[in-house]
Amino acid sequence: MPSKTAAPGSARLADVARLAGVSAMTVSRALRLPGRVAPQTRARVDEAVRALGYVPNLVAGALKSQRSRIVVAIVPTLTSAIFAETVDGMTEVLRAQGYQLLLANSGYAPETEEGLVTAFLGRRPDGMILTGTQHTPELRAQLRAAGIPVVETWELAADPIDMNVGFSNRAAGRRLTEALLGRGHRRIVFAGVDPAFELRSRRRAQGYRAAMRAAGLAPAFHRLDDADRGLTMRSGARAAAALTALRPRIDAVIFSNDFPAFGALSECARRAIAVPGDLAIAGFGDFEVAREAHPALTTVRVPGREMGRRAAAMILERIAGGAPARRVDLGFEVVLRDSA
Amino acid sequence: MPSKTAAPGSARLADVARLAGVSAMTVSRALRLPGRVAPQTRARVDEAVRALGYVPNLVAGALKSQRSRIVVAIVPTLTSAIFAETVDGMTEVLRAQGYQLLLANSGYAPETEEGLVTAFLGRRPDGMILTGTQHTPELRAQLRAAGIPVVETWELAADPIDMNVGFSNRAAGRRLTEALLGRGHRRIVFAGVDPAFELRSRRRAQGYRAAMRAAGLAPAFHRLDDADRGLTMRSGARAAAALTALRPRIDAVIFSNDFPAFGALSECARRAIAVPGDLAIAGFGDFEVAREAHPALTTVRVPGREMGRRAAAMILERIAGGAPARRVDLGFEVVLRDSA
DNA sequence: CTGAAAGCGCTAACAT
DNA sequence: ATGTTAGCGCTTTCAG
Repeated sequence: MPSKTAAPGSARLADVARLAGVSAMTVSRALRLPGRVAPQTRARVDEAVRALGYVPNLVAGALKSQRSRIVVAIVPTLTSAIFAETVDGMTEVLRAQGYQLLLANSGYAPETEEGLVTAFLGRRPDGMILTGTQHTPELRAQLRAAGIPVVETWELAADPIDMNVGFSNRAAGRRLTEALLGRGHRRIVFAGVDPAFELRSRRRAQGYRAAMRAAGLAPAFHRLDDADRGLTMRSGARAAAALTALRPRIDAVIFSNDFPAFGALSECARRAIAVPGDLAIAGFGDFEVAREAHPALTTVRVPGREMGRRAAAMILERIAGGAPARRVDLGFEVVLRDSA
Repeated sequence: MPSKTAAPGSARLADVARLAGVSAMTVSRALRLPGRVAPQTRARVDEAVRALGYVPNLVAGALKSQRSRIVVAIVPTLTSAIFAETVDGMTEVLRAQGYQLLLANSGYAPETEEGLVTAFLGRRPDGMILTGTQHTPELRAQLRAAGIPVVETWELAADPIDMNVGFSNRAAGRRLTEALLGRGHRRIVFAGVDPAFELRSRRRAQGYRAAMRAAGLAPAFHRLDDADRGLTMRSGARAAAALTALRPRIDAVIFSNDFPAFGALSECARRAIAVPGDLAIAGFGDFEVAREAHPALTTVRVPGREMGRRAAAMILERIAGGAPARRVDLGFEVVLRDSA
């Protein structure tokens, strides 16, 4: 039961100015640059703001100043934990500077991504963060024309639109494969989705192939079903059902992601197939399920949160007039556990 | 290598109008209400738009029309899959109507949530979607003053700020407990975080207590460690380590969430404790890991995506002048599987 | 340290 | 079906 308050959320700068007995400009300054206003004035303004429940209209501010304090981020999916840490890292950095994140997911479709970029550009964001390097030419053109800082993440870009922070998926695939080879596995299969869909997964597959070739072994691929781009546990369980029948012609499977790898682990448990004794399994991502599964999953730890933080920081640095590195390689780490 | 294009992203409505030989207003109409413009005119406008690479400035449009086409959503966390489907459901509905979602996570802290609401209100969103019913009085006051449609989700609200779509966490806890009782378990423990932190989890615990009392049994609680509000698999594994030592004084554990429940499952596997033979385990949420774990988790399926869809639809309906139901109960479903 | 004037780019309202 | 006028609420100048 609020007492007689002012009209609902309707106070404007001028109203605050009137009540505080100063000009609108002084109120604006008191709010944004408190250092440039006399302490007494500031106090009067603050009180008027409180009395009126004034909430600055950022829309008007953005229009005039041509700075929206919005950064757009587009990730392939929100429903998988994969990019959640990255997004979290971004908000962490942006929020600290008064910026807000406008977020959307592309469903792994470059055309959808393009549509989102078009729609979001209308909000005149101060920066844009994309996932991967696989974008339509129209998107690249639009973004370059917009002239705002852009960061591509989760991959190393040969020809970045603007800036880039990521790691080498190819090297990660290679090093993980080498690690399995080092543990004595020889008949290793790589299980991923249709490479046409997912460039990052394909890069890992290429690394796998290179490692196998270097060891004088024949690479072999198994395609995960495409439901949710093969990122489901279910797809991994199905793959395991098919692949275990091929033993002993195969002795290890590298999945392009921890989630299908976990599904495979479960399927093996159901079939009483020993992991890694009968079949070794590795994943990618080092999500919590990889650590907590039994047996724990051998996988690759990826700098998810740090990529988000850095991407946001690079955008902010550019907005502030700086010249951050155009390309940052954050690396990865092969994590050997019990499953392979 | 783009050919001689216009200045970067700088075209305004007036430029398009000039090129198309019409007034700015006609361009505005051609873009937003194509039906109210002659087909020929529309074609000329479309061509001018393309030629100039014109992207409408939504900031200016929002300032003038007092409609931002932005809806704000605040969820407790992004890094857990729990709310991802809900967010996905929202974007699905909003995007279809040209609305965009401004998203943030509160980290389960009402004070953080309040700060976010304050910050976001400056964008003059057309609606706001919150998680839960546990908000600071200041937040409630601000939102009521703002006069925009608000939906609280994931719970049934006794006194909603405005609108509400959810399900009864209490009933869900009770029905799940009854199901375990029906399967012959008697010494059932409820494992959740400090109830002061998480109202939804507390409600489930209350339902559990009611079911136990009704069966003439003594309720017993185990507190999960508070890392990430006890939503981690790790916290469940630790709980299992402690609780298994108490057998046979306990024969089943209900976790407030599938993730700790899964962690407990893994811990039991490590200790060669049979589930459900030696200890039954149940979770909450019906996330993919519940279906794919071995043994598969008994849990409660919750209408995550549908809550998101409905919340968004209710906001849009109100914006359009309609009067949607103020309170929608979407129910839940106990899913009996192998773990309990 | 404070203020006055001007206008960001668009659309509501009212013509025609 | 199209055009004119005015102004959304703020901040960027430029003065004092």
